[in-house]
Amino acid sequence: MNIENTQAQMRKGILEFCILSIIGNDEECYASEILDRMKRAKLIVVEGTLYPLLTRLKNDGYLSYQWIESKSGPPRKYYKLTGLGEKFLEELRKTWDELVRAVDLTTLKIQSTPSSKTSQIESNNE
Amino acid sequence: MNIENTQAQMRKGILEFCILSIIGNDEECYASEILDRMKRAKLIVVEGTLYPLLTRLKNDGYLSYQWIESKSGPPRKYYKLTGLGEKFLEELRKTWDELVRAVDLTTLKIQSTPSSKTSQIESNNE
DNA sequence: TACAGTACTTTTTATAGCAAGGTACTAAAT
DNA sequence: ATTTAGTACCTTGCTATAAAAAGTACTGTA
Repeated sequence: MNIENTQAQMRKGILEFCILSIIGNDEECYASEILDRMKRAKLIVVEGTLYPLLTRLKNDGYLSYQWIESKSGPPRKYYKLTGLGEKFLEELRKTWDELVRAVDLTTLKIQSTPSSKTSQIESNNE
Repeated sequence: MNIENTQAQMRKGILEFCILSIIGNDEECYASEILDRMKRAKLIVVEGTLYPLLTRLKNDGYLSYQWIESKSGPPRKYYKLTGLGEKFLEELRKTWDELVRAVDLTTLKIQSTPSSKTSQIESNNE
């Protein structure tokens, strides 16, 4: 029973959404901040996942960035949402809400069934 | 702005969970029924996705099946949860609930950190 | 015997996240 | 002046998974 893998699979699809949300909330932030927030929300993400994703979102026009120097280390890339990014995030919110509803539908016991159940002839093998 | 792809990504991770839920609710059902239920819940799935997934879940010991003849076509493989499958499904439920909470955390403007940490003095020094 | 409908199967392809290793800059210690 | 530690960003190769598409097989009907 490897629950870890399935957990990871569930997490995968929503990373983009969460990352855009975090950037949207913070107005402007850099990768390590995002990693930190994700960890606090119990969404494990590693650098090798985040950096390519940020680059892709920037290339797709959802994010822009500027370099800002730090007092205590190398300069940081501060990302923020573009106009397109805001619209995209809005769509993702809808998608997420729909997904939660869909899962509820399949998860709930009470599910209006089609009446056409065939007569079950017990024919076992295997 | 290709929202479709991101929607698909979000869907991916929860398919296993939804399919196990459906089988758990119905006690016993076959692939086409599952496809039907998924579609009704607005979770698009195609045969090429479902059949290999069912086979994998069976090989992992979460599902068992029996052939049952149909009056109107070829015999059907009726799947049901094994004992291990029930436990696994229970774990997935927890995982899903945690995920929903995690997404809420990253999505909400107010990023309240878990209350278990008492003194929440804003001391994010860098 | 041919055809339509249902059900299950397999192969190939594309994508995304992850692990691991690498580069570069700053500040403090030696 | 050089080394070390810490921070931040980047890249390559691997693996798992869903989707597309084509295929097999069984049943009843025309």
